[in-house]
Amino acid sequence: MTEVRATERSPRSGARLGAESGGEADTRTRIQQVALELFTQNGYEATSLREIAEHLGVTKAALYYHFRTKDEIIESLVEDRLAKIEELIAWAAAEPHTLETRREFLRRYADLLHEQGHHTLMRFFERNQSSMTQHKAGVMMRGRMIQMLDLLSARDAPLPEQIRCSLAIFALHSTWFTVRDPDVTDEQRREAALDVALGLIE
Amino acid sequence: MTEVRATERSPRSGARLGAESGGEADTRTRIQQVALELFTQNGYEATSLREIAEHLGVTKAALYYHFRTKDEIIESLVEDRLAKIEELIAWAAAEPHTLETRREFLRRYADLLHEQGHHTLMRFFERNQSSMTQHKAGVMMRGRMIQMLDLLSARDAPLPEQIRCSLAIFALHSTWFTVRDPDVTDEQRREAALDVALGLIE
DNA sequence: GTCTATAAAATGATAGAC
DNA sequence: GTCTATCATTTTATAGAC
Repeated sequence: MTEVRATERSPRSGARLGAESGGEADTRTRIQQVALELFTQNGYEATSLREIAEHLGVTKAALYYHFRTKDEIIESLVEDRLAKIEELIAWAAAEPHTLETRREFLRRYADLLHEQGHHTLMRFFERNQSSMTQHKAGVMMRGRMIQMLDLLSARDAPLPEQIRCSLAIFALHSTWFTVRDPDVTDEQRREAALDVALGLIE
Repeated sequence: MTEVRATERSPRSGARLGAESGGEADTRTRIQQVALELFTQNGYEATSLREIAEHLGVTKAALYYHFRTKDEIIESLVEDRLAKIEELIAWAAAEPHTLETRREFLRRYADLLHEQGHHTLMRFFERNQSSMTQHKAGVMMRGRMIQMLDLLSARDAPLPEQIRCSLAIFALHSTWFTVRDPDVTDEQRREAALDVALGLIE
């Protein structure tokens, strides 16, 4: 039973619409975008709220109107995405545990990753794993990743198989330093990564 | 041509012996060990020198006797390891560009990783990629990783092949969240990872 | 080689005006 | 919804005694 904050004094409510309306983003959404970009580029802890505010052309205080803490920026980004992942996990858990289910699971996860900014969010987590162990959002996300891994390979499966399954997920997330050719489109990378991932779970 | 500091006033010299003598480590080495552990666990930026000092039972000032800056701790860890990698790259570059060379390259890199703490160092880099883009050591290491990737696959190779080669290297580094079973030994993991990596470069 | 003490700057966060 | 001003804390780093 979680406490309900009835005395909310700002737009900081639980679930939010985000940037799905295609037009110019509101401040809250712009904060999320800029913050995620800077966090991914330079590191979560290394990026100060001052920096974020400067990039947006506002003051720190303005950020604090939209988010109570620095953590909450990440948490807000994770919230809805986490729900989507949980949905996908629930789907797979209810299906028969066949190879075809695992394949379809990867396909759906690949789709999920390319909705809105989920791909960039996972990239952020990959690049900030150490920081994220100390933050709720990171612990939550890691928990889901392990659940996903459990769906792909049993805990007593041969070690190489387990590694291949980890890599399958990682392949989808990562542009790691795969990105030597800057002309490759997101769509091409997505397709290639899914191809590799599917090959890894055979 | 790099500047030579002739007026060195402390043990901060270029190349050092490190922990290769099996006995109890000197302070400098203990700082390196503890720092790397905390950096990997909690994040580079999130780990303060105060924390490191406390874990060692000394004061911050003592750290500054051994390392001029926080950066220098990482740099000192990277120095000799970087040389080893460069050596390996030079070897591979001189060999004929065959599949067997690439295989042997991975085997040798896997060996390298399990000398001393190289494995833990790469784990640190994997988990702190974002922070490290802002630090010299990180930029250097990333450069070497890209060189390694160039040895494994041409820049105009099909995208899936490129991805598989990235994953091959990553598989060796990573215990990612592969580590669901805590009873698996390092040696087992190493062998399994090499197995997977070799399969990926076919 | 390690300590005490402290400087100088930056950071996350808040109060209150507009 | 954004601003100015400010606080409390922490951080990296240094000076100088022992």
